[in-house]
Amino acid sequence: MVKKNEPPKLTRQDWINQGLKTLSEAGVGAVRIEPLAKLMGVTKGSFYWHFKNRDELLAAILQEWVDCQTNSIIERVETLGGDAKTKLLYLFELAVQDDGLVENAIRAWATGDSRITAVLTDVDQRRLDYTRNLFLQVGFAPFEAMVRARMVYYALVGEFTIGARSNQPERLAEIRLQHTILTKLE
Amino acid sequence: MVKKNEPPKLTRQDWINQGLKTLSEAGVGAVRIEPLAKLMGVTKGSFYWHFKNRDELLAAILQEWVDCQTNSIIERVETLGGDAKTKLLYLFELAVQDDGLVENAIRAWATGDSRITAVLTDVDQRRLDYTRNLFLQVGFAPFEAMVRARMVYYALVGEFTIGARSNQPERLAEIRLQHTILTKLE
DNA sequence: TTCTGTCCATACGCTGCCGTATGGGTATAG
DNA sequence: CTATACCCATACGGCAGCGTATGGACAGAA
Repeated sequence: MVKKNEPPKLTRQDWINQGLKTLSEAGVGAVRIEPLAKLMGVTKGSFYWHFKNRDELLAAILQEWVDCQTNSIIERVETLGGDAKTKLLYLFELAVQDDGLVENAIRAWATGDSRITAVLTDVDQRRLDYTRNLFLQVGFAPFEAMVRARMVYYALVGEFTIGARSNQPERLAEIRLQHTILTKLE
Repeated sequence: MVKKNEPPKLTRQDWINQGLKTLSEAGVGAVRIEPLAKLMGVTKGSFYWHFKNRDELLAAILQEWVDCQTNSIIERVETLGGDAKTKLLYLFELAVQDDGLVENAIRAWATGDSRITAVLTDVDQRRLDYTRNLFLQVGFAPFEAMVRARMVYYALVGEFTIGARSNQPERLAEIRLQHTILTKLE
């Protein structure tokens, strides 16, 4: 009847996970200590054992996202190998599989917060550099490679922002057509 | 010494304008009555004369943005005339001139607010439909026209979201190269 | 058992903001 | 001059969430 399945010990990571979940569902404005505690079946006495204050939780949430999402896709593409054009296709297909909810919430969070903005700027720069280098290896001139890299990456971020997720088969067909259009040397 | 330049009468539109400004600079979380009143040199007694409550102000801000930004660019492109390919170029150049700060803040605002999300979905749909129709008139098949329309529009939204604004000449060169890439029929 | 460290509940004061009630000031019409 | 509408200041009650202080429950070690 009453839920007693919870092992009555919570860890710091549990708070971070709940924070990420709430962040992606309702934005950073909903990541508050007492509501989160209610969701987890404890009081804020638990929170202030694991964290100094709310800012420390928010910093931990951001750090968690950076650690888990920044270099993961690039590493997977590199370990797969192949030529640059193949890597680009695999990169597109991998990127399109994320729903982008957390990333979207973090970008929304960055509005008017220069600390978050700085982290995002760095992440964007690394992703763009990697994509641009692949277009360079395909054979495009520097300016062309940059424009093409921006087109796909900005389009992906835009799709995240808009949130217009179609079904996976159609998304795959779209991203492959994009790959065809953008990698054609002529 | 003391600032008496303010004409001591404030209008409802003044509150909306200050709300838009604060929204674009610090997000919707900063659009609060008493801080805004302090910025405008009055007390909240003024606010509650012009508005019923905070929600009415937020609704007015959103409505203002929809009224001024939704059909403006499309109308300007249409009044200019020309063939579809020319209209696309003019559309791109017009779209690229906005800094997107307000739009960006509104998209961030929509996280976890289905009412705002609904408004944005409608705006995105109308913009995409117009762009896709132009690609159709250029001569692309329906699926190709849709993918190309999404590429430019999502890329624009992504650029707004990322906030990586380069200088206007480089932006114009980029957008013209995008136009060349996307309108080539072969 | 007793002690110690871990994890959490409870209670408290504090702050920022919302919304209301009420009255004062100012301009314009009559 | 008086009246009325308009615009705003002041004061108040209320609430939600932050951070702190303190004690209790429980486990393992001694």
